[in-house]
Amino acid sequence: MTRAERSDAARNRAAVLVAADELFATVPEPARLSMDDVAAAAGVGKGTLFRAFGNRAGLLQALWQRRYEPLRDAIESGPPPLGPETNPRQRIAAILDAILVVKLDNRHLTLAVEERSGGTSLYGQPQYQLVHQLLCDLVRATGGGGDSELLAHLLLAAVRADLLTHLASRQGISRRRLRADLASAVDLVLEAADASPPSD
Amino acid sequence: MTRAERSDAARNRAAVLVAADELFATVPEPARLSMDDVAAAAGVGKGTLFRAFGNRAGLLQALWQRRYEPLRDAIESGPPPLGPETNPRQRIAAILDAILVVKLDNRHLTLAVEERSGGTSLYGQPQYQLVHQLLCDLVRATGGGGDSELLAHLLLAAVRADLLTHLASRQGISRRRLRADLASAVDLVLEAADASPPSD
DNA sequence: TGTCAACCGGGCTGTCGGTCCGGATCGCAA
DNA sequence: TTGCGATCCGGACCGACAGCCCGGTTGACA
Repeated sequence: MTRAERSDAARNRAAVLVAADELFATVPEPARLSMDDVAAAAGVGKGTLFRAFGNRAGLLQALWQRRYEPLRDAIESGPPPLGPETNPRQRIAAILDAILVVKLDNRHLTLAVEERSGGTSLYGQPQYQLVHQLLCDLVRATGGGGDSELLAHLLLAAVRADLLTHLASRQGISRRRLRADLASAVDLVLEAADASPPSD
Repeated sequence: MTRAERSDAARNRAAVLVAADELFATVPEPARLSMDDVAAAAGVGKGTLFRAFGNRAGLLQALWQRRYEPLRDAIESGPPPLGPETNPRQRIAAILDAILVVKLDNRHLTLAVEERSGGTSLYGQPQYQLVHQLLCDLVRATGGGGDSELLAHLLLAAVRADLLTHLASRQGISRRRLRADLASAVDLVLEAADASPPSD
């Protein structure tokens, strides 16, 4: 039986989340942020840190979840243009744009989350599989041709953290320009899918 | 002044390349392949290994270069459909298809090469930037709308090692199916770009 | 064959993710 | 308030791994 979490454990967990958030926002190279650093910044022992989150990936997931949850809720049950009432074409565009913005706002964190390490891959994360499934359905609903699964992967590949970071930080492309270009690219893909119905 | 490489150094370098190639082909989890393993398999000391390739990334680059070179040559100066005489649309499709095949054939290696570690990113590699530049030009030559830079990134994102590995190894999608789906997706994107000329 | 620079090997170091366990703390009950 | 057991804390500890170092060796050339 799982007992209720003790109050000091909850307090420490919260402290870690706050401190880690702060660290990821300020540190220049997220890959070099060690668990010891996080523990020290949170004023907590390493044992506590690992008991609360299991491992590094667990901590990153927890941090990312906090950032992503509002967007997920808006997509699942919010008002247009993210919510389910929007027509598929516009909804896809709105979702990808929102993801772009969130990832840009949390560049370091998303970079670390999507980093492939050990046996984990971006494509194995439940978060990814959920949004991919949704995009699949939406793409199919636009009635276009092509394989909807691969198309959905393609659309999501456009907002991968390392690509965004390269374009924004390394190449200095502005957020406005990025959003506009993404929107036009998405539109282009969907327009084509729309214009070429299944061949049979 | 850089002196000529001594013969034993050249021999050892070759031995390492052979042994590492073999290891990457057989080992199940490429991320867990340590430099010590490579050195041991090549029958060479660790010092030799690091002197020859600088660091892990250098070794991976050298391995990947050997695999990628034939394709690069075929693209730069070979016969159609990869060579420069082909029309842009078909050439883009041919290039992406060839990349897909090479990456699938060297799954573990490409996975390790594209792995983000330290300050390196796929998008910072000269190999990537070269093929991206070429695709940019080709996309622009098709005369379609949209930002050619982002479009080229999108096309290349379709053949990223982790995505291919997920589709092929994790989901069990056949190579034939993968190639067909990629071809249709590429065609779809380019068709749309073709059909919607620049807005001004 | 002698000489010396280049090279070899593998032991060593620093770092980091993750574990362990003696001691402190919390929650509850009387 | 006090007693008690389960839960939690903290930081020392471990194993793995990238990369460095240096005494001994070997190839190149006269």
